[in-house]
Amino acid sequence: MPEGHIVHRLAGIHRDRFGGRPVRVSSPQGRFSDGARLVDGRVFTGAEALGKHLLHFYDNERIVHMHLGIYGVFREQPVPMAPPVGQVRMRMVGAEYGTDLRGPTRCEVVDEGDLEVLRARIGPDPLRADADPDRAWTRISRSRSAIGTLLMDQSVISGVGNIYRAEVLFRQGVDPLRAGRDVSREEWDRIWADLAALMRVGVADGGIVVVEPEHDHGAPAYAEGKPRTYVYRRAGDPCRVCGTPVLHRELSARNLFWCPGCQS
DNA sequence: GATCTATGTAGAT
DNA sequence: TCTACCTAGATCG
Repeated sequence: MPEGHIVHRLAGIHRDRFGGRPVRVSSPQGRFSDGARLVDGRVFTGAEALGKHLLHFYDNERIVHMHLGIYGVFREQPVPMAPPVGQVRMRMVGAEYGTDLRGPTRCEVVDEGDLEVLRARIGPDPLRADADPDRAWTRISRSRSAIGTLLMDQSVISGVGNIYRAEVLFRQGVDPLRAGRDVSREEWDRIWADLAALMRVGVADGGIVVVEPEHDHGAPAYAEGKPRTYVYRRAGDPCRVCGTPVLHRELSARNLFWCPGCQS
């Protein structure tokens, strides 16, 4: 269940597992059979994440474009792989490892031209070195929409999901319902920098942990239940910083959480 | 074991 | 605004 950090992590894993060698690609479920045929047996030349989009490059200029949506998941195993069970959209088999992709919202073969369209359509990704935060600022500083909505809009900024949205606004003290044009340039710079830092931790850890040590009230280590979020899914619980009950409402059909004491 | 819920998006209505 | 996608962790009993 991925935000951008998981997709960047997957790109790295796939480069390690499959890079520079031929890969067998198939679609046991059948829904990706035509696409799989276009890249089956070709050399895997690289993997990249663009926001929440995952791209696999092959040596015949073909690119597999995937989006995991809310259900999508990769599961790998050493070769020889066990026979596929259930709805496996794409199976990749490399020299030492193979992986099964299930439940993606998108899995298709595209070309470089299609990628240009995608790059133009999505906003800057805080996890990418080539990201330009000014592109997002241009949209935000002119928008009457809530900053909480804008951070989830992949055409404004890409890779941020519901948890990072809630947590970064808490950490920076910004009310998610405030209009984008009422966010100052300084606040935006802090939001962007914090997102980049938090999401890099997420890539390294494979999970979202944003609570500073001084706010976990001596809770045991991460594996034993140390708190990972300040406000996400904590409706009604006391804020870890000021004790005010955390609020919850739906915004654009998504769950929004914030602390009215710390965010204004 | 059954049921509920969700870190997302596209396309239909 | 609704539905498809069809997984998996949390919660219920």
